[in-house]
Order: sequence, then C-alpha cells, then structure tokens
Amino acid sequence: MVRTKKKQTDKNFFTDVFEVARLIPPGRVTSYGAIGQYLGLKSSARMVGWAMHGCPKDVPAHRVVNSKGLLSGKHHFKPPEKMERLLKKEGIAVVNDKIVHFADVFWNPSAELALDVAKPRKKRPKLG
DNA sequence: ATTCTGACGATGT
DNA sequence: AACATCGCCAGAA
Repeated sequence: MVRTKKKQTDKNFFTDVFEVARLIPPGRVTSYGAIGQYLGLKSSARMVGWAMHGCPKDVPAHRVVNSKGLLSGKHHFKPPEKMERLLKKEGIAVVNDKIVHFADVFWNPSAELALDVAKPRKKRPKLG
C-alpha cells in the first residue's frame, strides 16, 4: 500500500487510512499524524481525521487520538463516552479524556509496520 | 470560483 | 505551560 506518487489524495488515501487503522493492535493507540506520516502525508493529519469521519465500522477509530493522547474524536462517537469506554476495555487507562501513559501504548505504524520502503533500518525501535 | 470549516501538528510568543 | 498563528488539503455551502 505504498503511496503512489500521483494523486494520492483520492479515495485511495482514505482507504489506506482505514487499512492502517485496522492494523492497530488492541490495547494500543496511534495518532492521526502518525498515520499520515506513514502514508506520506506527514503534514496532513487533518486529512486522516477527516478520513475517519467516514470510516467503516471495522475500523477501530477509537484507537486513534491526537498527538497529545487526547480523545479529540470522542465527540463523534454515538455515545461520546464509547471511545473512552472501548479504550478502557482494551486496558488503556483514560483520565480526563486523555490517555494515561500515552507513550507506552503508542503504536507507530512507521516503526511497527516497518515498511522499509526506501531505507532499511538495522534495528527498529522496540515498543514492547 | 471563493470562503469556511475541520476527529491535526509544529512553531512562536 | 497556556495561548495564538500558520500550514495542511479535502469537502461543504
């Protein structure tokens, strides 16, 4: 699912966002910016968020938060508290709409998926 | 076509 | 640390 040089801003981009979001392991979270960066739209985190606006149900949108670990998207869930509830159910502590130990549960697609699209890394940062 | 908004992020003050 | 500004780019009005 490498971003093509051409017109990545098609529906293609959205579907890719969904695809990556689906890869987020339970009990982990990532940020809009991280997904955007993984897809090559590093500075277009808003697009990722916008993409989630119309994401399928099989996409764990509740595992996607902003870079500060805030549940900025909770307001868009049917019951806004569902996002927080789902996270807690997966073992993620949430206090004041913020993920506790955000760095510990953060899942970076660029590192975990390690595409090595262009530059193979000798060792990838282990988040375990 | 133009303007405004947005589930964001980095930077400046 | 809290707040303000800019950049980002796709949709909606």
